[in-house]
Amino acid sequence: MSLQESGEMYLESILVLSKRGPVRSIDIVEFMNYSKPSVSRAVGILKDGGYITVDKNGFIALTEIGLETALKIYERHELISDFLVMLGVDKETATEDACKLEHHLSDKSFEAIKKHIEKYRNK
Amino acid sequence: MSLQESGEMYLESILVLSKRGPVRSIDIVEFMNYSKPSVSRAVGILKDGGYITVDKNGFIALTEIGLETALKIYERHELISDFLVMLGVDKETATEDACKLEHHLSDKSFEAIKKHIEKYRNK
DNA sequence: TTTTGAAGTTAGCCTATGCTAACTTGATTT
DNA sequence: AAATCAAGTTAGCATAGGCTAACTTCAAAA
Repeated sequence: MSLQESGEMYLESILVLSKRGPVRSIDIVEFMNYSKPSVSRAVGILKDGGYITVDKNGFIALTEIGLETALKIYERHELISDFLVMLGVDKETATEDACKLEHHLSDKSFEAIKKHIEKYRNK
Repeated sequence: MSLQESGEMYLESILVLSKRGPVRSIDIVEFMNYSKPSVSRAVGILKDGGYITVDKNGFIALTEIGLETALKIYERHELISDFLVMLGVDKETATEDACKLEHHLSDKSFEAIKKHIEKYRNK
């Protein structure tokens, strides 16, 4: 099972939320501003796909592969957002763009931009 | 009527094809590797949306707004692709990434990257 | 104990966008 | 004239992923 963009968004949200405390479906509902049924279905899909676990009390945890995926997207988000801000784009626009772009950047391009930022910073 | 990503792809394809010669639905079918019904429907939607015209012989032309949209996406494609190649990404990956990213770049970020490339080139 | 309220699920609607199968239409070929 | 062929359309299937309405469940409050 390979994840769609929306699946990646859910995992990333779960990652962010889990830094604050325990995560339940209702937290995702509030964070993503989606309806309960939408989140309920997505959580089921992610659970079936092995990306998260849900305990008997409804608490959600990322599995190894889920965390890996979430981190990958999160890193891309940060990289793109930082890069755009570095180029003078306002924080809000940079974040908005990063939210979309993060799902479409190959590993190769990600690494290339990372190196570029480092070089550019020390210049 | 605001265009989805797929609509933008169709317009971009029509732009590219129209540089070679007259464009009919069947040309889009071959270029995009989509089925005839998919293209037929998309062409209808773009026509209804005022992005293209289709004459009685089936020849397709971009309207002013259609051309504008197509050019916008095309420019983004070129910019992103060039930028990634500049950073050492291979042409194929750069093109693939650009095809996805081009739909999600705000005007602000586009301009910022453009300026950055110019500065970086003359350095 | 009964009621209420929060969390989650089920059923099913809607849109976008790919597809195949099968049809129409008009031109070309035999 | 009849057959063929290419282009396009129609009908309808499938998936993804939003949504609302309405239900279940269980714990806490009254």
